[in-house]
Amino acid sequence: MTRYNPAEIEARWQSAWEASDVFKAVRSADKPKYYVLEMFPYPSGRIHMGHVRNYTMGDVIARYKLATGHNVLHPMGWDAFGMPAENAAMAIGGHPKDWTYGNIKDMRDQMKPLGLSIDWSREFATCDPEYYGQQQALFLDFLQEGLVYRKNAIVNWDPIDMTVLANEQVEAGRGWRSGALVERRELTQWFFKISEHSDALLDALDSLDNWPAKVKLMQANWIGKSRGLQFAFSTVEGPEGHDRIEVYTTRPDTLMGASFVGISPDHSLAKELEKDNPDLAAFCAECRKGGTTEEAIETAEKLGFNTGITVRHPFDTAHELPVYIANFVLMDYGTGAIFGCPAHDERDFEFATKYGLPIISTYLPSEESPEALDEAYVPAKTDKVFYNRGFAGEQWQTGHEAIDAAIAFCESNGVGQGVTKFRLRDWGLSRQRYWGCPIPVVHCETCGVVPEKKENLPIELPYDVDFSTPGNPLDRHPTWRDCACPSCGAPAKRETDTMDTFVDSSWYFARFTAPRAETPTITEDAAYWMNVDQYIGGIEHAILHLLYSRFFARAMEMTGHLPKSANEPFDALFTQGMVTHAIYQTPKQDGRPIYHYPEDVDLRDGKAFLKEDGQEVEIIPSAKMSKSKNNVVDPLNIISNYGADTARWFVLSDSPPERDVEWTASGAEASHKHLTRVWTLCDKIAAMDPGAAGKDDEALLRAMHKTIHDVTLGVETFGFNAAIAKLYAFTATLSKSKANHAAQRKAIMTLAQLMSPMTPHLAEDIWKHQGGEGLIVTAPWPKADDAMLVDDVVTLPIQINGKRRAEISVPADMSKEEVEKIALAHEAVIRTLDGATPKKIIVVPGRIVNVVA
RNA sequence: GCCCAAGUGGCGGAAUGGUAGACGCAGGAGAUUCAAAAUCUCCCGCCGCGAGGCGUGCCGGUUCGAGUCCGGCCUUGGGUACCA
Repeated sequence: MTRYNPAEIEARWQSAWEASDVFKAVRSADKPKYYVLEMFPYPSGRIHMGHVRNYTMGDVIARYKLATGHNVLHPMGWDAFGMPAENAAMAIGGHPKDWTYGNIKDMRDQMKPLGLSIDWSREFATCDPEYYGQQQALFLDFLQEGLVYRKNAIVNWDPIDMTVLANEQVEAGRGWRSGALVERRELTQWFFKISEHSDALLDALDSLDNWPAKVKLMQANWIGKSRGLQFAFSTVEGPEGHDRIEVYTTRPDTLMGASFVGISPDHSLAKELEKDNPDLAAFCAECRKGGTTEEAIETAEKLGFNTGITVRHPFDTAHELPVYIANFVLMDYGTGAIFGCPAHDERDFEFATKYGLPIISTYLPSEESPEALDEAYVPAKTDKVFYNRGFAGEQWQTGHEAIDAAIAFCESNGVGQGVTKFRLRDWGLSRQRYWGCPIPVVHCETCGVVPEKKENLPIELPYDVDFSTPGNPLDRHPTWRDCACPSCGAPAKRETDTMDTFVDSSWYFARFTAPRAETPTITEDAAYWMNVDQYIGGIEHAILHLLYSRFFARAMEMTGHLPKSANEPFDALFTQGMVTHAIYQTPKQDGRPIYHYPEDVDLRDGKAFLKEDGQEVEIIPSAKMSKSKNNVVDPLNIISNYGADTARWFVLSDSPPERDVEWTASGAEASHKHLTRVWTLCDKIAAMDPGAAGKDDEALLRAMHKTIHDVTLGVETFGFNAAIAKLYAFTATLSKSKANHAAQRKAIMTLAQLMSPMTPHLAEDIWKHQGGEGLIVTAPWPKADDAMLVDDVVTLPIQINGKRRAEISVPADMSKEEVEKIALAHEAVIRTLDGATPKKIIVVPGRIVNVVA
């Protein structure tokens, strides 16, 4: 009897796989291709259980597809640009490049022991000049295609550090380092014209049959197609050039209830009025304080400033409405001006109540007059009839019908026109930071903004930069900016902004198809490998990353870098949950908790105590693993204690993959025990007498075929936890089986195959131990025999009025009438019916009988 | 604020609209052992002696039948355009 020694067998099989090059993806016409990709990691320095879970899921799919005869591409790379590298450089010194490449090496070393079926020959990092140089080439092609332009946009400005802040660096409206109140400031920035593709990106969602419905819905809402009315209010005594205020509304049916007009503090009229009204200017300045996020703007207290200007209602010129500057009106959406109808909009209601504006109802819940409204009455339900009074006596039901009727009415009366608008804004890609892909353009005094020549790419980041003061080191670099104008040759200055890191991750999946190419992609490779057949990653990327990638695929198609068939790059998407872990904390004097590491805590009877002094510790369950909370479980410890197969098995077994999983030490222990049990079982079967007679051989094989069926289905539908439950059950069946050696050997080898995507090392070892041919990784996936899946006799529960009262065993093919007769004759049924005649009997063959009394 | 999810025993969870709690953890009882570890067997939603009743976040609805479908809430999580 040997001992299960994961350290030894895992190293051995990883070498065997490497030696045989089984995971190297080579184009070939003789097999269907399958491209499986997990969202590539940011090289933070340590892998965590979330990575293990994400890559193990992808690995299960990759290995399963390999076993079902596919030519599999399963690559890995690094999303390597971004703020943390610069933050580390500022906090602990060193250089972002060294920090990043050091982290990549560390993480690769931590990842390799997991035994993932990755083609490491295709690995790259987005901070490799070979990668970002090709990204610069893409940028130039997009520029030429008219997909990129410059305009002003608002950023968070820290007035003390004199630097642009990311939203993450703004805490409660203040800069995270300086503590200064953040201001909004306009900068000229580069934009991708993603909004021109709004309709296409929205419509194509329908074709993504293998994407989660929730992700498609979130994207659709984000793109936000709306039909509304755009029209102008005429001002009564507006300043010169402001005799009209353009307004866009999605609720033109409530126009008769308008009681004020709100304009953004950044609206041209507000800016005009600011010039000679100090109070108004002060109000606008106040509105411009705080972060730029939609969340910050929408949750801020609603504030208004009466400009004193009024406008005429388009259908009642005697009715004058006040114009307010309102902090909740976004300049980026619509026209930067709205009309407020407090009776039918919660936010307008709040505003009107605060500033004493009239509340005019246009809809009634019935034909009777309404009492005074004390909250906004929003007639949202289309199944009820509401009446709109106004519009010269026209009455409409609510919903789209009323909106369409209102637009038609306004158009025919010369008040504006119906327009379609999108919420989606263009993608601002300029970042005033060092550790990103330089934007390959040059600023020339005579020629203006000039694209860099392709032969000068890559425009590499300089290494000699200084992080001792805040701001973009490229701006301060003594020589890097100096260059010759690509157009006239005169001395010119480089653009010092770098690209948003979302650009890097918007095409890496295409680059994996030809990672060393001298062009962004190679036609034949992209045509062969694209699309990604299965993409796997966190739900937190449901909108931005996935939408940007979809846009990029289209832009790459327009510029000849991807085939038309790849303009939706991800055929199937799976979004997995996070790995969580309990937080152990004790209170500190100042109220802030002290966080304790799991290894410093003893668990007894569901309570936790400090090992050091026995003090009881508060347990906060299921928190996202976070370094600052000391609740990160290092996968390396698990691997060194139990082996990679145990870590893989556990992250797949306990929770459904789309949900968060809580890491528990006891769960990992249990996984390891189970794998040991399978190992021992293999040994036991190998030692059996091949000539001895067995008992119930057929029953074992039936159970085996059911397991093949269930596990295959589980793997194909991401039901890994359910598949593993079936494997537990089959292992128990096999270990109790008295079947002969041939049947048991068949069963353990099939079990190994079914386990091989999850625990590949153990599976290889069992395969070899039982005399399997070649590597299990390339052995064809077992096939369930349909004839072995059907039972002859089924157990049917009998319900009376939906409550289970009895059960009967009947042949599977028994007729409904027979089943009904047997059910009614059942002693428990007769007793419960107590002489009453059943009104109805429902027999669902193979499922249930329900007697309605 | 807005958009999208999730909520089932002590815990993680299972369940094509058809026996709620598969499988695992923890717990309990027993076997083995000089003893322990390891291993194996059995029990294990709540109330009730029992018959039985109650149970899938809360309230209501559809259905012969609802964890599952519909409406309204509550709580937690994700996103909210410069975290990745």
